[in-house]
Amino acid sequence: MSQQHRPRMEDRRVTPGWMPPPRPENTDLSPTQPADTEEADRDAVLEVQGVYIISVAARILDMHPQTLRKYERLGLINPGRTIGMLRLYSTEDIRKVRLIRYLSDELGLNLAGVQFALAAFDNMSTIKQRINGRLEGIPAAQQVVQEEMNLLFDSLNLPVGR
Amino acid sequence: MSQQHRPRMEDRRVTPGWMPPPRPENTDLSPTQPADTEEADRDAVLEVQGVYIISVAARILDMHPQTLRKYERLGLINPGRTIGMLRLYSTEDIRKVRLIRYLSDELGLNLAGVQFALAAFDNMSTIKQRINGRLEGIPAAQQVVQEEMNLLFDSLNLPVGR
DNA sequence: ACAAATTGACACGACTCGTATCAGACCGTA
DNA sequence: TACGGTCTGATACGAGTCGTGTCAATTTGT
Repeated sequence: MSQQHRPRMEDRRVTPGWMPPPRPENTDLSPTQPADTEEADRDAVLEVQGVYIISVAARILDMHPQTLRKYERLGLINPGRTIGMLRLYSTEDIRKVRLIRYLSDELGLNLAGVQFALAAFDNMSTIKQRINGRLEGIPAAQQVVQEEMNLLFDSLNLPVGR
Repeated sequence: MSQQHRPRMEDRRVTPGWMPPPRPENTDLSPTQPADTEEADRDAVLEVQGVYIISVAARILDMHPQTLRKYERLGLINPGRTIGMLRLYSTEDIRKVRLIRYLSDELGLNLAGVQFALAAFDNMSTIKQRINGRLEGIPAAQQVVQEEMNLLFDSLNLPVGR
């Protein structure tokens, strides 16, 4: 009966207005910084310690390069770039794509759902850390919150650590 | 390249094994009862104080009855029944359908995503209350957690209170 | 008794998503 | 400079999803 046209996934570009749940810039799910980002690219084919160009990343993931480009266009991933414009996928990017694939293939979410889920994870991580910070002087409370928040992450039965 | 068939939404029945995130029974998201919109429709048809049969519920929601039945078959809602088998939609059920419709129409989630999101809300509510219980003796910590968890709910920008 | 509900099946149009291909431009290396 | 790979942007396809609609046969509520 009521059948309106809502912003479907295919219509959403990264650029203009709407970005449903305002996800923080921090896009990776493990705030433990492994000191990555690209540095020396000394190699025949661009690929140094966990930084891959799209063809290599696609081969590693056994996915089509176009799929990776589509994910990026939709704002699901944000690989680095060379001084030119070649995409550079870090191991974190690879991991994130695997999470996306899990949400899509295993749980059956569409990409809008993936977007929502990723934002929820980020927000949960952020709040967990905020609470931890504000409970600095009360280690007993910190302990409780850590335990319960970990339960919360577990309840989403994801294939990710944390 | 890798294109397997995963349990898509249409294949999932409520009965057998899988139910991805084990959602608690508690299905409502806003325990604050705001004495909802619709009033008493003293009518010839079955309908007593906020309990409607499917045709009335469908009319209230401006949705097709088949859609409501499909939602139930997929485990998204769980309306009561008469001693016969007629579905009875409470105002809570109505509210939940509105949430489902928001997630679907406004955010673009498919029903698998809706299922995931509803489970996430429930788990967040549960953990919030568990933490609150375990922090019984530390009201300062309780306060912090309440504030931050409310922030977390807000971050999902839902049309529901809390 | 009768209207309206039930389940189950099937089908439709519009949309989604991964994949694929094309063109023309640019990048990285030899 | 030449050449292979990547870039952007567009278009297209098959298979799947989702809301809606209809049908038949049965059961429920007044």
